[in-house]
Amino acid sequence: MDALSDAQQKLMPEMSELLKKRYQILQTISLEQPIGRRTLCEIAGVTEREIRKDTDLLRNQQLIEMKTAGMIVTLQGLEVLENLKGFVRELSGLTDMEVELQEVLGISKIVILPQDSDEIPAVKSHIGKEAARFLEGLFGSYKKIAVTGGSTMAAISKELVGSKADQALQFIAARGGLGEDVLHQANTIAAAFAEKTGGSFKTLYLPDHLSAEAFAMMMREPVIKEMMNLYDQTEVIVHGIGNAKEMAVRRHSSIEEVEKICLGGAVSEAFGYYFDKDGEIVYRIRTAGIQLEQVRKTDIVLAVAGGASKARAILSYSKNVASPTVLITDEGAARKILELTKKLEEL
Amino acid sequence: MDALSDAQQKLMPEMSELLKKRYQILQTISLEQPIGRRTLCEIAGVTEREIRKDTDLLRNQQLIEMKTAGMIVTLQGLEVLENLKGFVRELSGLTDMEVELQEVLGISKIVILPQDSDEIPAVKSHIGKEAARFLEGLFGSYKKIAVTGGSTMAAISKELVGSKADQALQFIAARGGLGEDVLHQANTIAAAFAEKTGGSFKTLYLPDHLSAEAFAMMMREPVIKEMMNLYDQTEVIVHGIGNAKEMAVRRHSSIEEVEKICLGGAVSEAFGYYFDKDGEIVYRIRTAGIQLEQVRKTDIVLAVAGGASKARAILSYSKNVASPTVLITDEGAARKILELTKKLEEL
DNA sequence: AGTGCTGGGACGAAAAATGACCAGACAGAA
DNA sequence: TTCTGTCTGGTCATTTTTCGTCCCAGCACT
Repeated sequence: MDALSDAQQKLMPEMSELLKKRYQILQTISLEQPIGRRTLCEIAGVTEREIRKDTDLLRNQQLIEMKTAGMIVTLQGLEVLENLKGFVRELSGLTDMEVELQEVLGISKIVILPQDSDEIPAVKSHIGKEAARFLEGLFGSYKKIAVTGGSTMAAISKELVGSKADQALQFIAARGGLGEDVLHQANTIAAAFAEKTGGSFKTLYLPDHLSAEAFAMMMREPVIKEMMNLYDQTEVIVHGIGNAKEMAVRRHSSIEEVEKICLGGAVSEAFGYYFDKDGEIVYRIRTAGIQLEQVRKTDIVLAVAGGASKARAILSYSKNVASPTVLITDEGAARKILELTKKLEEL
Repeated sequence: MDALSDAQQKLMPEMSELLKKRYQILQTISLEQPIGRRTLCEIAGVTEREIRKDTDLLRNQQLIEMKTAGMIVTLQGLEVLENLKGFVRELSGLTDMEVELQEVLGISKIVILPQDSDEIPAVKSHIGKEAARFLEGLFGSYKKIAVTGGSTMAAISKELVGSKADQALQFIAARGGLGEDVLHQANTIAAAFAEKTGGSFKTLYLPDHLSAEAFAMMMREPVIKEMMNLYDQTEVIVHGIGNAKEMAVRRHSSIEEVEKICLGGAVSEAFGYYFDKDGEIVYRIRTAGIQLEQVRKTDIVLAVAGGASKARAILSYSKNVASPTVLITDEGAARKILELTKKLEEL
């Protein structure tokens, strides 16, 4: 923070919150445009009148335009958004927090986005956008990218922008169905990524909960073997992080599974593995998919997860042997993680 | 203005006025400290409650302290003031206006201070402070400095700070009494300058309105001759600019004088000379003092005058043959000057 | 043609800003 | 010493602004 901004804040402490609020609104519009007031209110979690005051102002400033279809940001608005990006991060103290988190989690690169996706759904889009931008930056050097499922991954795919199609890109579904909704399955996500970027994709269709024999047999199938081969060549893996119990429930796991997971003290889940608070593997779903050892060997492990409710899971997962190299999260999760570690230190 | 500040203003247009207001208050406190709320209100020309809201905030921000004797600025406050100085100027568009004025008036260096000293008396102190700082910067290279009288000059002397006494400095009263109040006479001002800076001073005591014979005789006196000699060696002259009619009245000029001045179309006055709108000499008081030719030869002519009411005078004076090299004025005067010249162009 | 959005308008209620006043405290003068 | 003036901090009715909540006409997509 430079001396000027610092002095500005001394003289106008109310500026900080105001700027952050308006920035958020503008950013949300830019992400969801065209969008109406009501929808915007729901997303931002504030009343209509409050939003209206700010959108009226933004319109007067010619940062957004009101069309019959909804509000859209102008070129000027985009420019403002771009110019203020770093400043808002500084204001929220996110830059400082990133450094702190890097030490706590032992992850070399961390990006924290403002606010909490638990409270404000739109933040999920912001996270997705940031992850998408980061990924796009990798496309030049890396072509074989494994992706998992989940709503977070879906958010990323939405924000990918196919500025220049790259046929060499290959998106590999890191797991089979894993019992998720079709829209959030790794297969669907891989397809979405490929469509947005002009690349190709490889899917893995395998039912969950196979018997040991059936599983062993499937693993000998050529298509499956080919996938396993691809996993070995994976350069980048992008994945979400889940809360162990939530995931177990969502996947309709059997009673024995849930018991194993719970009794084992599982906290986090990623690509079918369940980890306890120390990052030790508690359980893994018996289905084909990328192996932890393969993850370990990939150049870049991009973990994406936000919301205070994911804090424990992130903390747990970041301790596992295949600790991610990059983490994109939000303020809510970051604050909670730091709070948790501080409490731990006090004990 | 950098992109960041620009974007900030787009997003928070109300910030601009707010910042300027608080900056002004803080600056005024710093100049008049210790100062009470009531006094501050009078100076700033706003109601007590309004001031109070801001001073409460400034106190909470620890930029000022409330003592029983009044409010004083803290070290942090001074720092903020310093850091925000340039920004406030930018905000007020003063930087742009300075460039414009430089072209219009043909003066190489112009400094415009915020607000209008006609409306807010404290602005006179700001002008004085700026002039004092500028002068102090010259003390290293220039030692022989001529000063005139007037309230503006008095304001400068108040703001001079004797950080390091310099015995080599010599302040020369540019004129005799010229019928002003004692406190605002050139002699008094020269003494005040000398006292503040640790230098010496030379006064010129000569009654005004001498007959032609008496004047000629006086000019042959050694003390007077010595002064005339000093004027030849003057390196810097600091002076105010007056409105011709006001000055004529204030000096209790004779009826013939006033007639000459008025009929001649005099607009401005400086060191006893009266100039018309084109900068031509209309009349000069017959008393010893620095001559226009001598002013012309000085290295630096620092003219100081503020307030919209002085606009015409400044415009007139800046056209004379000994046009100043530096002008320190305020926003009120600057705006009025530009407005006047624009009207002139339209005709 | 219908339906579900959109922005804009309106209006009472609530909150904040404002203006005006007073009490107690301290500083400096007499 | 006392006295006087100015300072801050507090209070409170009044006004102004803001807020929450509806409703409406119109466009877009189906």
